[in-house]
Amino acid sequence: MRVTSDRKAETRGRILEAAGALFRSHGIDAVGVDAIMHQAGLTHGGFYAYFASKEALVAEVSAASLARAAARWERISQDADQATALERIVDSYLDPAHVAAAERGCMLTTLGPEMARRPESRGAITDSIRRMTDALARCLPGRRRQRALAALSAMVGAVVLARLSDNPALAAEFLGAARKAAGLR
Amino acid sequence: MRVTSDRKAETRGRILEAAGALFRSHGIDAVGVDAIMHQAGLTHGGFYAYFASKEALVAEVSAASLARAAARWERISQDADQATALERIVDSYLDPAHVAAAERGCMLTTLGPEMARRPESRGAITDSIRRMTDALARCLPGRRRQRALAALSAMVGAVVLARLSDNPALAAEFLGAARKAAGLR
DNA sequence: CCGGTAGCATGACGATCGTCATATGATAGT
DNA sequence: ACTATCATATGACGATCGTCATGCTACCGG
Repeated sequence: MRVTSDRKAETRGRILEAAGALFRSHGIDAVGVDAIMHQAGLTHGGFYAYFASKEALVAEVSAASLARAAARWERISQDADQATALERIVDSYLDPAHVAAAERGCMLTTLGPEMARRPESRGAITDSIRRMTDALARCLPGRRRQRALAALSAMVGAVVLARLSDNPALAAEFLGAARKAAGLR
Repeated sequence: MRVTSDRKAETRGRILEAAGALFRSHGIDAVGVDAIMHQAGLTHGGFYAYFASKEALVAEVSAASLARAAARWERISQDADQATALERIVDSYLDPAHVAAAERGCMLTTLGPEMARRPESRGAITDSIRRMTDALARCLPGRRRQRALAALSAMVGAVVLARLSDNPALAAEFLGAARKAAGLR
């Protein structure tokens, strides 16, 4: 039973990963259960052996993805000194590669408004947002908390606006301006 | 023919308005053509006398709504002096009432990521974003353009994060931090 | 080697989607 | 007053959605 249980947990992880990528690429409502299962290498019917509903999957995917991002920022903010930690977090977020690879990008920028409309998910999401702002604050001088909230806002907004911009130069300008606003020169 | 043509244009406007509110409330893919027509006081079949497809409606709704927002910012930035114009634009955007009334809110915050996935809409959207940043820049001192890009990023991000926050106090903190980042004290 | 169970596949259900062909009804010009 | 036309309604189409009942297959414990 040990082996089979591991197998099931691994398959479950594949479904979560597939759903995360597809949701970020096309939006939550644009992706059906069959597309998710197919991307995970399975067929659609078995889905309900793993999740009670599509909504339950959505809640778990968003919570897990944001918790992972929060953990990464916490780790960076504790391992490195303030200046380099800030640089690593902000620069990887405001990287044109992040803008281009939405399917692996931060869910705040790919699914933020969609998640805001789903009340069941918002508790866990708020928790991760708190952890991210706290990690950012640890990297900042002065009025840390206010600066951290402003920095996260600018980072999320800049990535959204960069993805909306038809013109690559304008997109790069948003990223650069947010970088400066987050405390980097 | 004059009167009937006016009537048709007015009905068309009602459809656009209904679609705008429903898209912002529930997301583009979550709203069907029949829900839009019903909200406009009509039945679903007549839709295709006004728009070639749902996608065409989406493109027109997003372009029109953002163009109207851009025009409002331009008007404010020209009518008032720098300081009060900035205050009027930023404070109305970072108002808790804006966060609460998503169905009438700025589409950058309600549909930003969803519009970014629809290539047909992005040209007109980029144009409105340019007009908004230019209007903001007119209200700012110093390195105007960079400050305007950072301010718009922070404003969009703060409203998204405030809508995601389960806790009203945290939501208010995001709005306040972005207000400060936009140059208000 | 055998039986049972866990993991997944097959196939079907009602509902809803975007789209369109066609019918109805009111209005406007003659 | 008649009729042509335009704005909207009705109803249907194939496709796809989320969900579930059921069937197959392969591995595990004995």
